[in-house]
Amino acid sequence: MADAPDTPSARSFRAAPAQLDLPALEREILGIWKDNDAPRRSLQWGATAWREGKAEAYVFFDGPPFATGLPHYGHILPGTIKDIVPRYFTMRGYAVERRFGWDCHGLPIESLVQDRLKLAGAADIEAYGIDKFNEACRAGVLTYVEKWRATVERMGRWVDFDNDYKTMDPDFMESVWWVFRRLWDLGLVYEGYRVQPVSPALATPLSNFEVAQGPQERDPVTRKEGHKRRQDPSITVRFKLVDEDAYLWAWTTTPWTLPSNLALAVHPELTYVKVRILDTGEVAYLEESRLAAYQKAGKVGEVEVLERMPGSALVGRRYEPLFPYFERYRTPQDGHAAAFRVVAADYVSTDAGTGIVHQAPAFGEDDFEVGRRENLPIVNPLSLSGIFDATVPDLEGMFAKDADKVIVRMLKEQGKLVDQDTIVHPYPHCYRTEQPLLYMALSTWFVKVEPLRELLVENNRKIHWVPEHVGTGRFGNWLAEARDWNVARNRFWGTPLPIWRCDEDPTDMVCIGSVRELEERAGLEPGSIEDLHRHYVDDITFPSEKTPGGTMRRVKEVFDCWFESGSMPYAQNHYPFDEARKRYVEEHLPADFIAEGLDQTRGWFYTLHVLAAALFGRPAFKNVVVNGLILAEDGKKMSKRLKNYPDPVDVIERYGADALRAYLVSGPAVRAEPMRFSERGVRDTVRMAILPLWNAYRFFVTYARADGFVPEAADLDREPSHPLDRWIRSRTQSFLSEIRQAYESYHLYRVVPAYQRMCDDLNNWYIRRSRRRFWRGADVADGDPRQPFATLYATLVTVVHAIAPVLPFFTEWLYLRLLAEVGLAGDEVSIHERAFPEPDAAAIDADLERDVEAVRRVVGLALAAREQAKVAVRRPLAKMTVAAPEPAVRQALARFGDDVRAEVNVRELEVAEDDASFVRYGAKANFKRLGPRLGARVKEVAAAVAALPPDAVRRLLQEGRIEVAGEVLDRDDVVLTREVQAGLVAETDGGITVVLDPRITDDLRAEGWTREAINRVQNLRKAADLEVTDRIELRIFAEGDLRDALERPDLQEMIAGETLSARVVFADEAEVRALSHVRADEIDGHELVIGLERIEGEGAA
RNA sequence: GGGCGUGUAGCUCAGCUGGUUAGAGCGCUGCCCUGAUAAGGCAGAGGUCGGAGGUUCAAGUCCUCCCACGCCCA
Repeated sequence: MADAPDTPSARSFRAAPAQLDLPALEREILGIWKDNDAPRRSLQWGATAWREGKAEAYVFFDGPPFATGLPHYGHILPGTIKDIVPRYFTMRGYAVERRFGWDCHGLPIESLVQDRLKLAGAADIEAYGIDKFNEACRAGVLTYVEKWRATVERMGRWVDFDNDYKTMDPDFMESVWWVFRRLWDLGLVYEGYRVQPVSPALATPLSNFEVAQGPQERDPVTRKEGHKRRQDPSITVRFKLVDEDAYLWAWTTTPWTLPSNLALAVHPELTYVKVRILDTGEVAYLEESRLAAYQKAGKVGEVEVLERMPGSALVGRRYEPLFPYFERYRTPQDGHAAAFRVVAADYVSTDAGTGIVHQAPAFGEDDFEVGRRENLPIVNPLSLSGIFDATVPDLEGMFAKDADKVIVRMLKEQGKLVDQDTIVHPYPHCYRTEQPLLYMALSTWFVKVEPLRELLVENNRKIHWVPEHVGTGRFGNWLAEARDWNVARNRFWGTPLPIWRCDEDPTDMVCIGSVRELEERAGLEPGSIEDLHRHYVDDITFPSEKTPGGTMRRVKEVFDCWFESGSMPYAQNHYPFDEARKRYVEEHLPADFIAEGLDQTRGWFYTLHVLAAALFGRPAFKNVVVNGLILAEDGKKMSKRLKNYPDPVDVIERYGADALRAYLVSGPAVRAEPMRFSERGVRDTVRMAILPLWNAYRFFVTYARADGFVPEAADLDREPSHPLDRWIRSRTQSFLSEIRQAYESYHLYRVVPAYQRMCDDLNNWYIRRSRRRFWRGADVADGDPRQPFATLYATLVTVVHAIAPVLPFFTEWLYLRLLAEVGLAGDEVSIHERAFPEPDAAAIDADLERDVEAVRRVVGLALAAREQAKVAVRRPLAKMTVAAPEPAVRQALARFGDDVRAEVNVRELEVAEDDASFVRYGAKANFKRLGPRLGARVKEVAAAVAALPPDAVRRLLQEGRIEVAGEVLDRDDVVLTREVQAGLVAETDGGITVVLDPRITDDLRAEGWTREAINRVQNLRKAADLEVTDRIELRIFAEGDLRDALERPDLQEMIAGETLSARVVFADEAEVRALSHVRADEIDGHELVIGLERIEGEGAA
């Protein structure tokens, strides 16, 4: 077979390449996939087979990434998880629809387009034209689509891009309308206020995301990164009490909110004092410790304390409004309670100010909450640009921050200013204009979540979270305290809220649930509305049904994109408008599986969960794998700016996508923990997860070709007789059930380690021990020479299938070579269309597996003993003794003694039950038992136990009890220790003791030299680039004892046999050196020169 | 500021309900083995278990506080 070409007869294996070039291999596979259409076939099958009744559906939802920027490891990891699981369940026979999802709306893309068009704010965009702006956003999204697709496909992910979903598609948007309409009909939608940060320069509210993007700086004192700091006024203002000639001293850093003051807050449990200021005679209320602070700062002089009281005593006291603008709220108005009174608030602190805090419910989250609790009105005289309107005539047209100075001057003139100071504090600024943000309560739309809490918590119990703690901890806690959900944004590029409101009567509203409905109401031709973005629907109006003469106009808001991503189970199927898909949605909610990053706990995971509960009362998914964040190698966030991570494309082209995939799913990130990405880690993964399988494959192919082994279908399912074959077969089946369990419990982090252990057993025991059985012409005394080939072949085939979901390229390549090219593949063109192997319980022999484990332990101990004796393994020893009280170990040795002798290179193996002559027994206290029984005495007894002489320990073992330090102990009260007796070459561990006889006889030395010589020849063969089957002529130059040894007929025959030498000639140095490959060497001080020459043609076998 | 998570060898992580001398893999160093090997084996160096208190006969493990990092929320 040595002359077999690379394209042999139909049924034999192709030669393995000398070098493994993974990126090239992957490109080759990508080309094959392109030609044979395997990915699309698989995806199509997943999308249709359930409908045709060919397979049960396994439902996967793809979480949409924002279609801005290019994919990085933070997408590649979840992308890999989202490929492995569907691939596995496809192999298990399910129809898995895998549609890619795009999140097209939202601020990231708007921001990008704004930058490009140099549009500063909402007004700019409106002036530019919402239509042009939105179309620019749409085009912007699409530019990323192709780039994403290239990377995702290069990673080997099979996901349907042609049948994807985009949140900007009209069908998708229409379903979002339907979802909202359902909520509306269920009475879950209401209009309310929410305090939002507003950029006055942009005249737009900002998302938290944008706020976080604002300018940051490090606090010089705390060294913490935070908002950029700014200097603001810090003023103390006196409010006159209605029923007493005294003042409440209140504090604020936002004078511009004082015209909107409606209450003053005190902490109910802090102590407040009423004092007379001696130099002015004023009577004032403020918190006790703050008074002291004001005095210390020189803001207040000597005082006379008139009264002390808890804050709660002040609650309800009424005061005169500071300004007249909103005086009418002194009495209840529009269903609100009366304003201008003292209220309680726990957030009031004594860190700064007076302990009495000015409240303007329209500004600031805390104020808003207090106002809501106290049923105060929302008074906001500012526009989104921060300009005062006519309700505050003195400040009309003035910008809020500019009004600070004016207000302070007015207060000073009116004698209402107690103190004026400044404060430097971190304050959020606009990420675009760097101007300070204003917080104000804005009208928006909410979905009620609070009434659903119980259902949400209940449904969450049905979800299998990986890792578990995310579900019970972070997500569970969040659900238990779920607040109503603000679903609207004052933006442009998004699904418009389908609420039309009457311009005459704001309470007259309709919610539109479909395009058809809107067309009907507006009297438009069916099909005339082509798109649902703002520039298509904002101008659509229709007369009110309720209010005569009123016109219905759409409210301005669009949906928060989270609402859209939470709607994807329905919207991706155009539910309920697409009749064909309707049943799929209804029958397949919850989905079987989703995966995303930990940051989605309160994002996508939550919105999916809420909407599924509200609409169908069900959970949205059954299993969820949560991945942690991928950090750069330095432990910091990956940052494009800092370039602290390698480009994913480079990494893929250097090590291959398979390696990257295996690396990512073996790390902490698949357990939702942060993972530091290291290129070195990817490289190591090649060595640890791919090369072992490659080596096994290469070994197999080399010898299968050399031996002319041609597999038959029956070889995949044979019951072998040889113990090693039976062992690896059993081990393979155990591995299969282990890895299947890992996949099915979604514990992906267990998959690669299980596979690596399997490869280790295969390479480092099965192949290593079976090597000779694969040599052509070797005596196979133990039966069918095909047996080892068939066994190894079946094992490789199984392992390749088992790891295919993780390593889609490499396994495909192996599949083609191991099965397809030899005609054993059946109909499937790709391994990913094949069934995942079923573990065969009948093939598992637990005793056998345990025996091999024991034998490998013995070998390990023996090799350690050799190391200790400094005797190389090539040098045979006469005898080793294994003492093991455990019968199972002795049984294992009886079964595999030959393997042990061969591995350790000893001629005789003696097995003993009694290890007393090799080890010294000692004992240690078993604290777990003795601790609870003896309490503090345990130390004393433990010391006595440790001091027991060996014979006392033996006595304890024989008699079962012993008295130590006044305590009667039984066998279980101590832990036995063994120590090798002095003077022996031995190792002991876990009840097994291995003793070597290190004495070397002349005969042993001669064989050792022979093996040394053989080793030199083999190295030379390899250096000469010979095939393992090439025959050689061997010449040896040696003198004296060495020559005598090597010339011994039995040893010379051994050399010839091991090195495939047709002739072995002992010659003088010059003759040896005449051959084409020569090496001079030295063994134990004896000179040795070997030369060899390949013999052309097939030598005698 | 709050919730959740993380912190154990140079790196990635185990360490069960508290129990003996804190382990594994990788990396490093040395030696060895090789008729597949970019492999493999044996050994060695390497640890204040983030810090400080506390509970206990006994703490990496339980409690309290603090520090650092991450995600989310404010």
